[in-house]
Amino acid sequence: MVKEKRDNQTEKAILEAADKVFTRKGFAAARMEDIAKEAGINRALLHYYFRSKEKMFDLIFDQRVREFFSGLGEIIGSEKNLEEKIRAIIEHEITILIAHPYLPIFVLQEVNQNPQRMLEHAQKAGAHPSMLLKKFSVQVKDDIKKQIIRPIDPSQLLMNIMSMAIYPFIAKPILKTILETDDTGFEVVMKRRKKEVTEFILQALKV
Amino acid sequence: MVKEKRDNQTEKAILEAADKVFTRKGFAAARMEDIAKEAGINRALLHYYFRSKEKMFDLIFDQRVREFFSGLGEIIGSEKNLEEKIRAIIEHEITILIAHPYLPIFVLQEVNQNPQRMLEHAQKAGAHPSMLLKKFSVQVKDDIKKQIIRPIDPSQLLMNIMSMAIYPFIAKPILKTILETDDTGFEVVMKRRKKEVTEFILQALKV
DNA sequence: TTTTAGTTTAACAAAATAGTTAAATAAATT
DNA sequence: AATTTATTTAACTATTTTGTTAAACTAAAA
Repeated sequence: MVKEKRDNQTEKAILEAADKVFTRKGFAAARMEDIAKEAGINRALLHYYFRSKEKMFDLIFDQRVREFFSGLGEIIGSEKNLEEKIRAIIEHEITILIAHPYLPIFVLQEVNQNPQRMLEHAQKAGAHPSMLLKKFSVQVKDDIKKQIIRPIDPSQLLMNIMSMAIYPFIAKPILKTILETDDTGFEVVMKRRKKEVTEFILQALKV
Repeated sequence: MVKEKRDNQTEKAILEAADKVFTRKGFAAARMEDIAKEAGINRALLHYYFRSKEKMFDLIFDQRVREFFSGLGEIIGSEKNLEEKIRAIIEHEITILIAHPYLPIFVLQEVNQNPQRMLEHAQKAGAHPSMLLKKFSVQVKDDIKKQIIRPIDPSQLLMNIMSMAIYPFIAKPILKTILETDDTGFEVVMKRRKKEVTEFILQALKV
């Protein structure tokens, strides 16, 4: 009650700054001083709002993990047919990653650092990651039997879809060099990529 | 002269330990104490052999970057036809990454941290990353004109190939959960993946 | 105007980490 | 056996970073 009297724009500014610094540098390389500077305040005020670096990081990390996996469960769980789902996943993933290019490298680096935390997070959210694949597999095998698509291992297909959507954002600095382009040029390539990858996958699945 | 008298097994042990710790934790989270423990020695001896953390890291990082890009240039520069090159790239990449699963997340995390260093490294090695794509593009466009493959943007194709080979190793902890498997099971899936991905790509390129 | 919450300043404490050094010890070389 | 080299121990310094605190100040709310 006491806290919400005035506007909470500073708290927002801090969280935004923490997000920026953590997602760009990762937990270990991120400095509280960086976050304070980014938020336009000082270190003392950081600790006034959030007790510790770990506390702040947990907040940010949970948000980012949710965002990283957002949508995927809904799409796979929906009533769409396989082609529609593939289109939706690619569209959804690349759209999110254009808006948050640092998301995958951040989440995956920290998950590699501490795989345990992932599991706890998934359990807490009541999500069973393996259910995703099971649901997807049923539909794929069904379509194979109906000869809508050629025979393929469903988990390999899912890996292919996610790989092509996500990897370019992880390799962004390398790709910018190879493609001889800048941030805006890279974004253009990624927008084109939605259609290119979708076509590529559907073509690869033809009987 | 003085140094090479005795065997240099300690130096090797240190470099191996440094490689393990740096590639698993990244520069910022790696501790000299961790490296010493891993090498079975103490911190003092680390500094006796290698002056500083930065010095050690530079040695390791340069090796790992070379390994990460190894082969790709030779394969693309070779006289193989496109299908053979695709087969060779997938085979080569996945084989390397099965042996060094931490390689991509390490290199890409550090490159994202400091893209400048990449450029310097490439220049020093006399490698022009964009030449890779140019060479590849010529061959792809040629095959499109000859109707050996369907029309496709060469850079998008190259991204697809690299994505599907590399990404699963970056997302390994997540995939282990989704696939409900352990390290050896994951390796089995990755071995199968060589053929799966190659077929997937060739199928996607059919006219 | 008085009070209260938000913020800054600046100094400090505590912990972690990198790096150094001298002395002792172990082990290999001559 | 004598010498050199490798290694450990342990204490220490320097630096970086996180976290705390008290006091002063600012600006909004009552």
